[in-house]
Amino acid sequence: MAPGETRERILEVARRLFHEQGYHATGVSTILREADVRSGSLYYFFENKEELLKATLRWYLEHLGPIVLAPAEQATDDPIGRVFALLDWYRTGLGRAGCTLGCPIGNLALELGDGHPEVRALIHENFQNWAAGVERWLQDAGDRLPPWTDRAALARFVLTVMEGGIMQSRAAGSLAPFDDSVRQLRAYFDALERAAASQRPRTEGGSA
Amino acid sequence: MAPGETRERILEVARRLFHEQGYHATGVSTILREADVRSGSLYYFFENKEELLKATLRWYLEHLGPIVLAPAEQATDDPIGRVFALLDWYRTGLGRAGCTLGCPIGNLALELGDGHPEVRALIHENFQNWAAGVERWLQDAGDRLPPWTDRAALARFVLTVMEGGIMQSRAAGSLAPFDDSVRQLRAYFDALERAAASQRPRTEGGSA
DNA sequence: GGGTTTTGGTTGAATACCCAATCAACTTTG
DNA sequence: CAAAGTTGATTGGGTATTCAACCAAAACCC
Repeated sequence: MAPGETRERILEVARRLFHEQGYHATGVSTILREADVRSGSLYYFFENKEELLKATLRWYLEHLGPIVLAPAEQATDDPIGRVFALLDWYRTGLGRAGCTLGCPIGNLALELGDGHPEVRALIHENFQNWAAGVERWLQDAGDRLPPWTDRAALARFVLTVMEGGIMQSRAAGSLAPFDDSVRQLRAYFDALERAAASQRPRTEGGSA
Repeated sequence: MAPGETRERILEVARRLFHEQGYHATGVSTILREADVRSGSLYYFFENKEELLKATLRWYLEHLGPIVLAPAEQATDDPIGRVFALLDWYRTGLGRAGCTLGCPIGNLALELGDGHPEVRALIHENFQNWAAGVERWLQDAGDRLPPWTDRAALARFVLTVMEGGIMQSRAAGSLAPFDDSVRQLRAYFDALERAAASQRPRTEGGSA
């Protein structure tokens, strides 16, 4: 048996179940059954259920780049296009499950209110890194955005729109609310780009 | 004992606990203790825990107008101002509890993924009514918004921003992300108003 | 190389608690 | 007297977690 193979399997199943059903609704026994592992093994690798949860959040942290950001970056070179490629990536995932799943981090963020400070901290870190990735793209956009634009705040806003849109789509059981939200965000970006263009000294071409 | 007094008390406590701790994390026994009621009484009024949850969601549905929308309406006559008064109302609630609570409907929306279709439907209804309230204000804004504006979609976007902002503020333990999100939304509205103004036939005054 | 110990991992029955829900008896109200 | 509401002990099943025993393979030693 490959080293860490069992631990990996537990982590993978836990991740899936926490995502599908939530933390409290997922019993340890279910994780054991689906991972085909006995309880002793699980508690050999993880102190308790909450540690297991934290391990999944650390996993998300590590895989944010390769799994989430990378596809958007290889989808297009256009920095602002990447923002919307990312949103489209989430849209695909949302649609694939019939609008039942959503964002695993966001779900946990609202299920585990307080009382789990370390979990909250990890969720926060996940959000921070996500937004930092988007912020980098917004920096790359250079003067396509107005110079006074707070790119960190705008990146967080993209996350806001994504999470809020997903929430409504899940409630509605339809992609429409998510699509609507993204469309509004697009309009906002268009307005920003237009404002930036009108401010820019037109070195060439100019408008249209 | 006033008629329905016990039922009301149960409902009130359940509402509070579901909001503070979530649905699964709230035990029926806790509700009983805090409401000072014995189990038989609870199950006399409510078939089971899920029915109790649905009753709280129906309560939110009924009290959306008086508790949520009314304060914003009496805060200002300005229709767009009302949108941001509403957001500020949520901000106050969010800050009061040190960014731990958030929106009770939103929390449930993400905790109860699927598997509770009737609950999901009630959550959806809550969102619909909320957005319908905001949409009415946006209608009242008349030509301050561009004529092509989809006011229903824009109202849903306001909800998107609110829920997404709350989520991040809870994760961060700070009002800053919420404030940032609202500021971006404000900028979007400003852009829309500016676009509407430049389209409008200037019957008087004009700019400045 | 043969034997022994150590290490890293696995087993699964057992534990003690907590959960939502029941119901027959009881009390209060009209 | 009936209807509405309340009681609380009880049920049966689920919960996370523990632990002593077990196992396989590597490491060590003579």
